[in-house]
Amino acid sequence: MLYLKKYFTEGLIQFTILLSLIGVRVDVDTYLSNQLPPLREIILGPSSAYTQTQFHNLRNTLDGYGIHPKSVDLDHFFTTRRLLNQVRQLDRLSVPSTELNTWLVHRDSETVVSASSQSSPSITLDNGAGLEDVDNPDATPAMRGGSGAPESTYNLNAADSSLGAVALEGNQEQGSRDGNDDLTKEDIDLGAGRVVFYYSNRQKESEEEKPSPRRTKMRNRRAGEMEYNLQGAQPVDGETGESIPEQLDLEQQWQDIMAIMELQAMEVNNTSLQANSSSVSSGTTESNTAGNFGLSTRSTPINQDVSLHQASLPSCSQDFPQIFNPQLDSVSITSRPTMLRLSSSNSTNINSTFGATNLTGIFLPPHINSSSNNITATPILPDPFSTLLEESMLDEISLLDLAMEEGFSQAQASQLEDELDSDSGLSLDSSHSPASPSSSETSCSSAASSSSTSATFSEEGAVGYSTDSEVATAETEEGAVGGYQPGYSKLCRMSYQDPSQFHSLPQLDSISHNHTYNLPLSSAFTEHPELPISTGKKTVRDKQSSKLQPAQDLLDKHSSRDERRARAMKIPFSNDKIINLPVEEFNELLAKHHLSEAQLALIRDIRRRGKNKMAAQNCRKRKLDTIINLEQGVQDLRRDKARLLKEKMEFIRSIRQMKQKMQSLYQEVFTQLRDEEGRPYPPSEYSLQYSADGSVLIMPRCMTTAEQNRKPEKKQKDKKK
DNA sequence: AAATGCTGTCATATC
DNA sequence: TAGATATGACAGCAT
Repeated sequence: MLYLKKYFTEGLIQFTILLSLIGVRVDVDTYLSNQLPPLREIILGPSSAYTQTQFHNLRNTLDGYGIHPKSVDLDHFFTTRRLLNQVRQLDRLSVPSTELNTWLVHRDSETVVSASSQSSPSITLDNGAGLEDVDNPDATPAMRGGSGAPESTYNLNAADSSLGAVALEGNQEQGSRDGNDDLTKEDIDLGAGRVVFYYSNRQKESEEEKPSPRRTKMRNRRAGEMEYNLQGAQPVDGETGESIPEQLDLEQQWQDIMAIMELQAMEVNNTSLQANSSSVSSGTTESNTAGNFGLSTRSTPINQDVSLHQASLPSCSQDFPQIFNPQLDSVSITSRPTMLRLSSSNSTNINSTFGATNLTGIFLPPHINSSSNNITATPILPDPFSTLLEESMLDEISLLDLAMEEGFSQAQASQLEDELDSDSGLSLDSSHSPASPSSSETSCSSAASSSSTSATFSEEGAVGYSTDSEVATAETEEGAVGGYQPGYSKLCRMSYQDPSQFHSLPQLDSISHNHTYNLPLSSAFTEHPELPISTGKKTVRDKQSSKLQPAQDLLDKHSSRDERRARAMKIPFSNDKIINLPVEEFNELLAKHHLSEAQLALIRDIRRRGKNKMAAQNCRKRKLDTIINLEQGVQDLRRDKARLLKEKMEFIRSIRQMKQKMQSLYQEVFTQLRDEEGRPYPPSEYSLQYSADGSVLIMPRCMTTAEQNRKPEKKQKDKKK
């Protein structure tokens, strides 16, 4: 029953996301308020979403529902929680977290969307049509209706022609192109998810061979998308103009992702504007990046979000004029910016987009009479918002970076594991950190302060060595280390290393591995048998041993094997000395005593093992340090990568601005040019060519080189159609 | 009972 | 060359 409830809950959430994506508000409050208060709080709670997850509390919460922290149910819970968090994050300028949602929607839209569209005729998918109503009165009802179906959503029709210069360059053989560009917001968003998915999916495929049902789903989904593209008579991906599965070098992926970022940021821009202006969101910003999610806090279970109809009406951003391609018609200009943006983003290759040749292609002379298009009527966002948008994009890029490099679910799982481990063996408890008293250290000090116990063991230990006069001599010589100094004990020495090393690595605080050297503890126990040792396994033995046991048994139980061997062989000095004395002093010590061959062999073994033990501890600590340093290095590199990406975005933006200026100049110059008879040059037959020396020539298009000329010519033909 | 982590030990390589 | 150190591998124990 619990399983059913959880599955139903997750299904409900996914369904909510689906409905939200298509513009139908679904309020899960009525369900969650009674069924799953914590989930409701996760969704609607004002405080928990932006605070660090307290997994202890979460665990308590989970316990309330009978989910053991290590139960597989936890995965379901976190999956649910992740989905809900993603929904929550939709009200801010967030991009990548919606990628997966996009896929979910895309996968299920065939069934859900159609059902929802019946009950809600003005849902999001109608958005594009609604925009066409405004911007393109000629849009046919069929188109509008088509835009409400996913097939039509993916049927780009001739929208590919609007993919921009680069896309066109990559698809010279594209056929008819008309001005009916009804590529909707959903198109772009879904495409975004698609590209990202390709990346992560491939990465995961390389990581694990075993196909999962989810991956199979993804593959099927992807196949379905390509079908949609084929419906649009597109041999390539209809949204990027690229054959994504075939060329995914990393650089191209980044360009694609950046393009997606810009696209989605633009969507955020639009929807945020709408949310701010329409003031229908009742406190919950309904802007999102994946196509107008609207998880309302209203009590109405399902609302028809009429505002979404207008969501993209002010479809512009600051960058919009920059990316406006004059070669495009003014028809359906509202739905175009995304495509234009895409095309512009695809042209992130500076060499290809800023070269003289491409300038003629990109800045193909526009139809002058279409200059009075909607751009003039669209408001331009102020810079601060754009800046904010870019910052958000940068953040999301960083997140996406992580997601791409590690896989989203994997990273999330590791994060959860880390947080769940906070009270596990690898505890964050500072008392377990090397920089603070460890368990052995604490027990050591407590033992040293336990006078009664100490006295008892001291006496017993003295008995152990009393049979050998040399032992007595040796113990006397040791003097201060004879175990009668309550204030000082070599037992309490944690390590032969400088403990400050631990302080230099704060990350070690989170590691409870005790790689300090308690060897002196055990080895010196021969020397200080009066002090109990209660570290690790010995503690258990302590518990198991009865207080009535003979002291010698206790001594043996507290001793290491070498200590017991040494005692059995009547080695006249401590293992501590055997191990830690410099080789010269060690040899002197051996020479001072008359030892049998067996004793000498044992002593050498004890020394070897003791040193190796310390070496092993050092080695393990170094290993940990190396891992920690590597992690830090990875973090630094990721930070650098994000910074470089931001710089790259700025460069692209700058290039875009320059391209716009160039376009304006091109238009200005070209429209003023007259032939010998005073007639203007037809843009379809002439173009301006830039020579290397900076001069500008007007040339017939047929005279330009085939490579340079074909593209604009094609475009021109397309435009004529 | 299996999984996992920690620790000690051995073998071996290197310094 | 001997001794010290480093490290992978393994086993035993505890959780």
